[in-house]
Amino acid sequence: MNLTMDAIKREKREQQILDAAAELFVQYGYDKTTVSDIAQAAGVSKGIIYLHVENKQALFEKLIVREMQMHGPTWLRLLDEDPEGGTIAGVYRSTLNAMNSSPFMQAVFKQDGRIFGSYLKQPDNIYRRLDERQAESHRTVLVRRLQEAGAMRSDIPAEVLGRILNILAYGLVTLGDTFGAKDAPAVEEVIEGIALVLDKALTPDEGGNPEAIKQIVREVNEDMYAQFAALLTDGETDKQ
Amino acid sequence: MNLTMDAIKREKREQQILDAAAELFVQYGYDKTTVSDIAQAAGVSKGIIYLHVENKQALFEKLIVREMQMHGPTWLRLLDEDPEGGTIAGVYRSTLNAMNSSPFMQAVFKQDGRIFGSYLKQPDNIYRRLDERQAESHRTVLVRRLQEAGAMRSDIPAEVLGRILNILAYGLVTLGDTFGAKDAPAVEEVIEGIALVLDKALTPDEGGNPEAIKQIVREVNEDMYAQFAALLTDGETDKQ
DNA sequence: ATTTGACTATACTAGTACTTTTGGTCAAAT
DNA sequence: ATTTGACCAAAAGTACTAGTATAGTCAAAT
Repeated sequence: MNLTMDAIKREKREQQILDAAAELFVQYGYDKTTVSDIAQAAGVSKGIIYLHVENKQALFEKLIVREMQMHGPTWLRLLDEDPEGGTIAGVYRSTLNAMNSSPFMQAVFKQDGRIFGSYLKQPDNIYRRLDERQAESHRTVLVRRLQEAGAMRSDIPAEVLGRILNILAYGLVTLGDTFGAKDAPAVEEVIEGIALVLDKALTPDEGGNPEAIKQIVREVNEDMYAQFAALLTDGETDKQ
Repeated sequence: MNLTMDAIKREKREQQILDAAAELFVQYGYDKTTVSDIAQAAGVSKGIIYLHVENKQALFEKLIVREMQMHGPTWLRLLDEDPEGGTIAGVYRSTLNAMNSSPFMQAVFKQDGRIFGSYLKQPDNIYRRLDERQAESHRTVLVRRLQEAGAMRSDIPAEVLGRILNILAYGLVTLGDTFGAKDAPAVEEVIEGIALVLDKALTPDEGGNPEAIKQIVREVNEDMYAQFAALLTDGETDKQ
């Protein structure tokens, strides 16, 4: 009884720490955010942080994994709220919106150098570990599953379509700061445009299959969640 | 008579210099490529270079403009060679292939930090000057023209479509080094995929209009050419 | 008239010594 | 049992110097 209460309290505090860290990392970047800063912002002492994670890098990775795992549920929620949920348009509108839903989430997806600082230079950073672990990008898997279910045109190879979708997702969050900021429309408009384009381009001639699509998205989501979870446990990021 | 001969010779030598410079810049980057290196590779003395351009920066910009201007003709040539030249697929296949046709051209489009070195940090670099000059991206202009001619679906605003096309072009040359290199298909395949997707998504229901499309591409091309030319003349990059 | 390449002022790089910051620990307080 | 925050080693930053490389010039050669 008391033991579970403690576990709940501990979990709550961990989230506090991660929340504080997320805000500071977004504002100041990995290098300029000190562990003391995070402790202070979270309202705990520095020692506490080291009861939760082994070191600063592990804290950062835990945050990345949390955000990646949060992406799945956010995606599903947006998909359910979307009246066109079971269409290709609905699927992509919701992923892209999910990806765009928090500054740190965006940083995670675009691996923003300003925020990731020197972390990405480390040879064993989490993205490389993820890359080794997964044979294919999640988007490629999703595309293949949809093609197999007859819910997406299949005259273009899944790897190619997967890559195009990656380019669109990546470009959406990246291109902004890079160039052509002048006549740039709002992200929401661009997301809507991408959804329309993909819907028209990828829905098979026979028409869609709303329930099959939703089901596949749910399954792919679960796979993603499991992969990220595995990344944490075998990376030995957790303490105690 | 002799005067024009000299002009021709001079032009030929300038191209030699630019060719040598392009190769070296791609290999070593802006900062590590010395003017002496370029002179040696071009088979002329250093002094000669300063008869053609005012300084190293001007040489680099002349090269950028040359590559940007070369993009137009390459695009048109590929468009003519493409059996589906007058379709949306043909248009994008050819631009993307043109963009992908030389390492320096790619660097120009993606503003590769490795190659551009400290140049991009200069507050009056050519991209910012171009940005001030042009009200809209060229792709947005092309889209609007095509929409007006009824050769492209027009229920998505031209600025939004323009941006999506920019994202695709940018991501195509950029994403490669960034991540997910594992199951990445060949660029040519991705280009083909993008062409198919856009063709299906953007061709209006009434069907295309091959001749109108080709004509519009030619016109937009001319505008681009003129803009880059203006960039050189008013930038006073040329000598004598 | 052209072309060259030695020359120079300047900017960059490398090395060094010194100062400050910060990740991580742990004895002491609660 | 928890939690703290002063403390320390190690790393990052700063300031300065000396040495090197290079953009750009121009007197001399062709």
